[in-house]
Order: sequence, then C-alpha cells, then structure tokens
Amino acid sequence: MRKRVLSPKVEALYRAVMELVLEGREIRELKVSEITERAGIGKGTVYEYFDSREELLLSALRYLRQEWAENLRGELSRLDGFMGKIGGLFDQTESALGKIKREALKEVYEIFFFSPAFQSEKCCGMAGQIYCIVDEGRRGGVLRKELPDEYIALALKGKIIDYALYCGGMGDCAPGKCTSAQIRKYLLDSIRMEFLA
Amino acid sequence: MRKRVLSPKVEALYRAVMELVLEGREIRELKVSEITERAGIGKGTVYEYFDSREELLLSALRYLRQEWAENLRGELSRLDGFMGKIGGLFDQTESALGKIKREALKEVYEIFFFSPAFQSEKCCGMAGQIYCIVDEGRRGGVLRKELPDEYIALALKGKIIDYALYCGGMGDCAPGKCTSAQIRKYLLDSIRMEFLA
Amino acid sequence: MRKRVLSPKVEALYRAVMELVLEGREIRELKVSEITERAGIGKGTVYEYFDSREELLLSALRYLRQEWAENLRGELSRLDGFMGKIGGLFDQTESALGKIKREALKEVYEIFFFSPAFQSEKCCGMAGQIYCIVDEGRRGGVLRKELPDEYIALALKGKIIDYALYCGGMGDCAPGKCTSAQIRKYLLDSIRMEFLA
Amino acid sequence: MRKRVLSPKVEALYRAVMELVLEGREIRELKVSEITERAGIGKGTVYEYFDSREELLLSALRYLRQEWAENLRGELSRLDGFMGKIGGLFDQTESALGKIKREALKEVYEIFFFSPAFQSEKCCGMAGQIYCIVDEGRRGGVLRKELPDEYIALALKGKIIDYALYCGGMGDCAPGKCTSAQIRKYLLDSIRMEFLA
DNA sequence: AATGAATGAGTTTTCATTCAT
DNA sequence: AATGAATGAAAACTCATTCAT
Repeated sequence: MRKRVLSPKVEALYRAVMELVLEGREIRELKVSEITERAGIGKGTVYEYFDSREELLLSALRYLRQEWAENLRGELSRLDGFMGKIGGLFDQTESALGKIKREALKEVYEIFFFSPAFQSEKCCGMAGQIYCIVDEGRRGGVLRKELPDEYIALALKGKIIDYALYCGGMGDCAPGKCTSAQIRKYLLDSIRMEFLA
Repeated sequence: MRKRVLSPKVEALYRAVMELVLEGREIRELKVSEITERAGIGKGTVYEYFDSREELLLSALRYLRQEWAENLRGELSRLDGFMGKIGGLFDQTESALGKIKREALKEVYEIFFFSPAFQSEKCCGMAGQIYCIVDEGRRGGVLRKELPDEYIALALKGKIIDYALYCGGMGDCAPGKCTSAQIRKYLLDSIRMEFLA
Repeated sequence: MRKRVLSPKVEALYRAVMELVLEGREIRELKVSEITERAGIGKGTVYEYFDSREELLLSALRYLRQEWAENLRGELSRLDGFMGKIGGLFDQTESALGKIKREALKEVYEIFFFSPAFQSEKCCGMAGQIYCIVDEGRRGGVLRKELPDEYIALALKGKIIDYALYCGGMGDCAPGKCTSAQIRKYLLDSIRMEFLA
Repeated sequence: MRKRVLSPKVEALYRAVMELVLEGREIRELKVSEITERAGIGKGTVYEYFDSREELLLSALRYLRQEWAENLRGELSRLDGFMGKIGGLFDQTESALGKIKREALKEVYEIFFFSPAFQSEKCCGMAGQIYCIVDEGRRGGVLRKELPDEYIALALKGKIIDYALYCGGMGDCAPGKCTSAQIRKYLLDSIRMEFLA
C-alpha cells in the first residue's frame, strides 16, 4: 500500500498528460511544450527526469493506468459479494466514461483495456481487478466448478469492454434501440447464468 | 457494388502500409518517406492522390479494414448455419493472428476491433459481419426471441475480442493453464447457451 | 587526377565553412544555421547529405585540407629542384597566411599542420607534399646519404611550421627583432647545410 | 614569485579538466556539468569562482600549461649545460607523451605547443623554457654569434615539436623505419651542428 | 559559501510538403 | 503523371546559468 512518492514536477507532468488525454488529445501526438505548459513547468525540466519525449509518454501512460486501477480498487473494496463487485465494475466504467470528452473515448479505451495487454504490468490494471474478484468468488464457492478462473476472468473482461463500448455510444452499428441500462441488465444476467454455481 | 479499381500507385501505397503494420509499426507513426520507399514509388507521388499524409493514412486504414472484412465475408459465405458461421469467425481470427508478428498484434487489434467503432463505416468490418450473422440467425429463428439483435451482436463481438486477445497470448494475467482450444470451447458453449433458442 | 564531383549543395556548404573559418571562426563552433545561410541553402538540406552537424564539420575539414593540399601541389609542380620546391613551400606558406584574418590563424594552423597527423589521410596534405619533395630529392641524389628520408621529411615539416608560426607574428616571445625574411633565410640555410649532399 | 594558493574548489575544477583532457576529451567541448561531476562539487559552485564556462576553461588551460611548464622547469634546473638541458627537454617530452592516452595527444599538443602562441603568456610555457636555455647558452658563449637568439629559440621549439609528433607515433606518413631514439639522435646532432659555436 | 533543481534561449534535427524537371 | 531534391516550420533537445535553499 506504499504509494511511491513522485517528484512534484513529474507528478505535474503526468497530470498534464492526463488532462490533455481527457480533453480528447491522442497521447502519442502530445508535444513536449504542450505538456510542460499545461504542467506549468519549464520545457527543459522534462529532460531532467526523462531521457526523451517518448520515455515521458510511456511513463505517463503507465502512471495513468496505475492511477485508474488504484481508484477502481478503492471503489470496489467497499462492495461485497461477487455480483456486488461486478456491479461496481459496471458502475465505475459508466461513471468514468461519463466524465470524459467524447473525443477522448478512443484513447481511454486503448489505455485502459487494450494496451495493458501488451505490457509487463498486465495484472495491475482492470485485468488485475477482475482476477481478484474471480479469485474471491472462487474461494467463496459461488462460481461454477467446471469453469476455470482463467476463462471466467477473460469473459468478464470482455463484458466490461462490451459495456464500455456501448456506453461510449459506439458499441454497434444497429440503430441503437437498446438503452445502456438494458444492455447492462443483459450483460449482468448473462454473467449470473453462465458463471454462478 | 463492384470494387472500384485502385490506381496501381495507390494500391502500392496501401500494400506498403499493410506490410509495415504487419511488421509491427504503429500506423500513426509511419512516415511518408517510409511508405513510399516500401511502395517503390516517389515521395511526391503521394500528393497526386492524397491531400496530406493524414488522408493517406486514413484511406489506407479504411482499405485494410475493408480488405480484411471482405476476406472474412468470403470465407464465411461458404459456411452454413449460425453456429457454423460463428465457428468460422473463430477460425479466421485464430489463423489471421497466427500469421502476424507479435509486435503487430496491438495495432491489428486496434485497426480491426477498436478503431472501426470510431469511424463512419462502423458496419463494414468485423462488426458488420457479425451483424449479418445475427440477422440471418434471427430470420432463421435460431436466436432467443427475448434478446435484441443489438445485444447479441455486441456480446458476440466481445467474445471474438476475448478470443483474439487470448490467441495473441496476452489474454490474461493468469499463468495460462488453458489452451486456446479450451477457451474456444467455453466461448462457443456460452454462445450456444445464451443466444440459441 | 580525377576530382570527385561534389553535389553543388555540398560544395556550397564546404565553401561556406571555409569562408567562415578564414574570417576567424572556430570550425567546431559553427552553427548549422550560419553555414547554411552563408551557403545560401535551406537548413534542412544539410540533413539530406549528412547525418549530423558533426559529420558535416568533419567532412568539411577533410575537404578543406584536401583542397589546400591540391592547390599546394599545383603550385609546386611548376617549380624545379629540391631547393626550388622548398622555396615554393615557404612562398606558399607566407602568401596563404597573408590572405587570412589574424583570428583565423590558429584554426588554419590546426587544420593544415596538426590535425592531419591524427587522421588516416596523413599523407595527403602538407606532409604528403613534403614527402614527395624529399623523394624526388633523394632520387636526384641531392640529399645526404646518411640521413633517412623519414627524418628529413619530419625536420622539413618542422621548419615550415616554424616559419608559419613566425609569419603569423606569434612565433616567439622575444621582442621580435628579426624580420620574417631573415628567419626564412636562416631556415633555408639550415636546410641546405643539414640535408644537402 | 610565490605560487598563489588556489581555493580547493578551483583546484578540484582544474584537476578535473586535466583528467578529462588526458582521457582524450577536447577541452573546448567539456560541459560544465562534466567538469563539476568529475571534480566532485556542485554545478553552481563554478559561478562562485568564475563568471562563465568560458572563463573557467581559459583559466584551467592557463593552469595546465603553467603546471606543466613548472614541472619542466624543475626537471631542467637539475641539468647543466646547453646540450644537457636540451637533452632534458627531449626526455621530458618523451616521458610526458608516454603517459597519456593516444586520443589525448592532439589536445595536449595543442595546449602545450600551439595555443600558447595565441595567448598573452607566450613566454611562460615550453617557449619560455626554451628561451631561458638559449639565453643561458648565449651568456655561456656556446652559441654561434651570427645566429640571433630569436631564430635559435624558434628552431629549437620546432625540433621539440618534431620529436613530440614523432613520439606520438604520428609524425609522418612514411612506413616508419626509424626508431624514436634514432630520430632523437638526428635532431640532437642537427642542433649541435647548427647552433653550437 | 555551496548546491543542484529548474529554467528557457538557442540549438539541432525531423519530415510533410512543394515544385522544377 | 511522376519524381525526389530542397525546403523551413515546427518539434525535440541541450546545457550554461540562475537562485531558492
């Protein structure tokens, strides 16, 4: 539970990157000068802490994922039971998506769902949270014995992604007759039916 | 509905982009000079056909998706029945991922699964195929009446993404006790159970 | 005798470097923008021909040495006899130094006398010319048999350096009672006395 | 005539510069941070003692020359007679060059032989020593009356440079048939023949 | 007096785009 | 229509210098 203390300048840089991403900018297109201006620090300062713009961006990405995952963990820790936590996951997903600009959705999806899969810290983001929930559910005996944890976690992650895509309003090409509440109900039902003992 | 014949230069450009992406490059980071070199044409020629690098990249992206989707459509057209086509979708996903470099996975996922959601041609790629399958299944009466097409399509897409992530070998953080064949079986079972009438 | 044809842009860059050096600038302190401005070409053009500023500077240096050595060779080729050519060497040295700004002396000495010693092209500059003269003198039988060519060449080079330093008006710390003509006479006398058979 | 005691910080800076030069770095390309790191003091401290990097570098240069010249003077003071001291000059030159890295040769030559010529302290380095020796020789009556001191000093300096270049192993382009001992003998012979009464 | 984190002016370098051929 | 050398605006990066501690 030790939060590594960041240099305030580095923290300011990470915050600036986050703000810009949430405003819809693509992370890989951010200029060093934009970030430092937003962070309110000098351009050269970046190079006291990072070897290059590339490194800054990668570190910021890692940090954002970590931050969000930690938030998520905090919220979920207050909830009980397998389905309770799953519900929390949906809640958090929905509320997080509600706060960001439409143009930022793509980048946020990528940062939160996709790119972690290609990093060594696979277990620390959303995927890590889901795994904990599954683990707890298993120990509580609420999950079907014949389904391996690995599959359940994978399938749950897929359902969160489904929901996130839908909430982003871009889930499908159909004329969108369902509300997101309906979609959520279907998804939760399917989870109950498929995974619960 | 005839496929418009591309200028050979444009085709060469699109192929070059595809090659580079399959070698693991991020599409948004490709330089004009790289693409034209790979395509074997002059740098200036790009601007005979496109207004800017941006436009070239977007067009190439659209083209790649279209190509892949068309291949997919071709393969699926030889298969019968809802579950037959779904099985084909899994087959195609697996074989496609088997052919590309590990570094290219991320970009290919993004191009194929994610970014379409943010384009006007939402219905033309993988999502479009899935929608057709659902539609056909509906007309054939094999799908549960109480589930809307929209949800089924969304959920199916999620399962394909699950499978793709798993095949990419990066699906989860568990020590990987399941084979991809097992995962596939679980996913197909869940589809049968949840959606079939 | 084939002069390698340079791209006109590269030639312009080399000329610009030469001009700036002769005006007293230190070659290693030249800015890319200064050089390209002087050369009358775009800043980016440098990077079409060189990988970096450093490379440009090194190439320009090599070129300057080559150029000057070639001029020297041309002038000397019109003169006959060992002492005739040696005299020419002194003439050329004096006239070359007369043409450049005082502040450029240091840099020019370095380029012409010193740095060649640290390059692979040792034989191509002033040292190379001297060696040819010694060689010719040896074949003509005018040099003392007991002195090896190597020593004679070395000693001659030293005398040219002496003269150059003196002409640069910085030869010594003495109040300078000798004229450069006198110094020259002493140097030529010593050459005659020591090396001639 | 007492040597002014240097602040330990300044001394550390000078030593650091010397070390770096002897490792092959060009003095004009040294960064302030490199020097202070090597000296083991804070970067800002430089500006307590020097107005600018430029001034630090010039002072360090002066110091290095002075140091070396003082060493030289010390060694030579133990030797007697014109040719004895000249021999000592050659000894010192050879042993000094034997101690430094090959890459440092160029810079050391420049610092020791060349750049003094462009400084106000012309008489204080090697040139100064030579002038003293000539002076002493003159007073002792061992030098030819018809040769002015100025020329003798100049010529002697040239011979030392010759020897230094040769010892640096880069004296000429000939296949190097002479040993440095031979070259030395030739040079000493020539000095005896030309300058001694 | 000593420090070193922070700075930003001043560089180098990149690369999409143009345009003469 | 095709080219690629040339460009320069815009970006990354460096590093001497400052100044709060």
